[in-house]
Amino acid sequence: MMSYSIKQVADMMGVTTATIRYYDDEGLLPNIKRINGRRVFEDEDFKWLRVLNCMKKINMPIKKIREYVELAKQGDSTLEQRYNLILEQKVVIKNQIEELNMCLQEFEYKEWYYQTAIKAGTEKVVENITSNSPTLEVDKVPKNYKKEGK
Amino acid sequence: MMSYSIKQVADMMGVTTATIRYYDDEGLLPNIKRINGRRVFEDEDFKWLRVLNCMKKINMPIKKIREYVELAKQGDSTLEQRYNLILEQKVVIKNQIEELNMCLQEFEYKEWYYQTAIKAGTEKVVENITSNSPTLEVDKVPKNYKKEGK
DNA sequence: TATTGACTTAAAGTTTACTTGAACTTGTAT
DNA sequence: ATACAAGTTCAAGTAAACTTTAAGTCAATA
Repeated sequence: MMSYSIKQVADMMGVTTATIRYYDDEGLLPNIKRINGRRVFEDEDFKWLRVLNCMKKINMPIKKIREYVELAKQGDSTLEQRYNLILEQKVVIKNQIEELNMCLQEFEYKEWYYQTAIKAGTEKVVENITSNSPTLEVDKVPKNYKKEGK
Repeated sequence: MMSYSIKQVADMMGVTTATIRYYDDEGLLPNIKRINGRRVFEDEDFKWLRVLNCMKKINMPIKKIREYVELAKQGDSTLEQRYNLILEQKVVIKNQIEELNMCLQEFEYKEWYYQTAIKAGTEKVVENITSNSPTLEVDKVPKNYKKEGK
């Protein structure tokens, strides 16, 4: 069974050792083994690091992550609660992906906008085409826009 | 030409009026018209609100958003710079979507995990199946898992 | 044996993005 | 006329998530 130092784990997560210590102090990493007072991460711990990694990426607050960890520590009696928490978070992730896709569309419009403006030497010519509607719907690349080869 | 109060705009953005004022103070909303000292939002301003909305959603820091706004205020001489900024952000968005999809996979694995554990009444039976590998790669639902009807 | 480097804790500090509070102005409804 | 709702500024306050600092421990190497 392999074991890993806090530095190795921090590098895998793309954070500093101070951050890993902070997560541990906040109760997001249950039962990390110690040797001579130093944290030693083993295979088992990567289950938690993986979950933590995901939960961080979807911007779950520390507090909510800790709630999940606390439930898990209580064992089988909390299976349903954890299941429901996972289902809720799945919805959150899907919404986030949806929103990011909308933003990607807006930025693809902007890409076209600037390509067109740069060619013309000024944005004046493109501005008129841009949506002026008082909504927050994303702009779209005009349908007559042909992608250039490569 | 329609015009909108700060409250109406705040509602569209899903934030408070204080937040819109904050964005304005931070220079994220250039040239908002005033009538009797009050902000009046017109069609033109929705171009900026749309962009702001997107940039917030991809977690661009206020400072970076302001940089973009500042460039735009300088006119045609910054077209290239703005184009490049947009291209960079497109990469960021795509990476974020990619990461969220990985998290979604992890959570779908968790969904299966808890379904299986709840049926068995304990997670002991599922734990052995879970990946113990010392990586941060997401767990996957086993290939032999059959989705249940509906 | 002395130094170095990676670890430790605990407490204080920092950054970002708002949020709140106090005092004031303005347009509309009673 | 008076009150109220919605706006304004400016300054101070807050919450979350780290980050930094100081002081100390330990194992391995010069």
